[in-house]
Amino acid sequence: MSTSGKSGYHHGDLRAALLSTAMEMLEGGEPFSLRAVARQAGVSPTAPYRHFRDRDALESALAVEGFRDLLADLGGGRDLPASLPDLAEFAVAYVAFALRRPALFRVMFGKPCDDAGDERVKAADALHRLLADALHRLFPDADASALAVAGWGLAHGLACLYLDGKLQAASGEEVADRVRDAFLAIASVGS
Amino acid sequence: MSTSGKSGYHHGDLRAALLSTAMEMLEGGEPFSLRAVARQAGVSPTAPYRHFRDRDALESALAVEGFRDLLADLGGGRDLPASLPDLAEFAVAYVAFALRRPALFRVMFGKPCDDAGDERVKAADALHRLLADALHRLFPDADASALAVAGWGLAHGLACLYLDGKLQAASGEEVADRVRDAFLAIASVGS
DNA sequence: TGTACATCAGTGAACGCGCGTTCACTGATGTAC
DNA sequence: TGTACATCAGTGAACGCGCGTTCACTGATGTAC
Repeated sequence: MSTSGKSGYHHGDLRAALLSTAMEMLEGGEPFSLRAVARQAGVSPTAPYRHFRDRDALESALAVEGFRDLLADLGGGRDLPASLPDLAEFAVAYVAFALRRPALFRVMFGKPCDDAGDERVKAADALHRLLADALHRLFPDADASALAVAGWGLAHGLACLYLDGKLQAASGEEVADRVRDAFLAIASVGS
Repeated sequence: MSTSGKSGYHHGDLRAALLSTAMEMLEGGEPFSLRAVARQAGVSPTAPYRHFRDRDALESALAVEGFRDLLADLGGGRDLPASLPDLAEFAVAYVAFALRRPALFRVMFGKPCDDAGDERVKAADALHRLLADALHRLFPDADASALAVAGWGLAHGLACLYLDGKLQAASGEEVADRVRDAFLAIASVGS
């Protein structure tokens, strides 16, 4: 695992290994726990405490990675959205992320992260800012902040409803279509 | 608890008592478990099994009550929405419900209810239908189904984001204002 | 009206489980002289 | 270059916890004759 491949007692980079193991487990739908992650990483149940203060610290680190990935999905290859349809694709990508990595999505959003200094909070704010910027460019005259909240809310709500089975669709493509339709339908109501 | 006030061994209406106890605990922010509910209801840990197949059955019954209450909040005193601002009030009420009864809201929505025959699913569908009807009345020409999905998604997303602390507000009124603003902002984008 | 009996709705002890966390420890590593 | 020693990063046993669920049981209730 480490660059030098140290064997045995000293791991090399256990912190990173724990994170990636945990991420794989999350992806694989396995329940998340400190002990399980340690077990899977082939290390004693207490070893993670060298690198994470407690269970929540590990979870928080995973969430931060998740936010980074989500931001990359949204902003990555894409230009900033220049039209309403572009914006709808944002929402589609957001929902697709949630459905592709459901357990991670729940870790990112599923509970209040009350800790104000938490990195999670900053990561979530970065997401909010990206949206606000995009919307401000698109609609310079409108209340960009209210729009950003609305756009985020819409994408997030659809993600949750599909994730929790309250809305159902046969395939990923159908989800994408429905999200697009919803986005465009609501935006054309005022006209 | 029962109508006849039978004392001791036979409870009278333990099922209802368990449900209302559980609901109070949920409201009080106490963690939810079969054992804890039984304890709180003053009954042995195994008594609930006379009335609920397992833990999930109790949880499902709570969710159904929650959906009933939410529907009442939305449809109750109110006429069916006759305008866009009316619709925004729907969303405001939805989010207010989530913030007023967060633990219940999580029970209702927090996990996939895969069981197709589940009453929860029906209850959630009733909600969806109410929305679709309202939107169809308001915008007979538009794609009412897509609009209903969008409206639900928006309200639900804002509820989740506030609930999980990803969006923050100082007071319930501020939340209401922001929800209203978001709703109206996104609906005026197309014009 | 009284009695035998079936059914219902509880009890309480026990099971095995996995969890987060603590503690004292020890093997491996790196550094100062 | 070798050695003493401090520090770091693991181990492994143990703690107490609450959970969901099972089991055999028993007290209370209602019904048929």
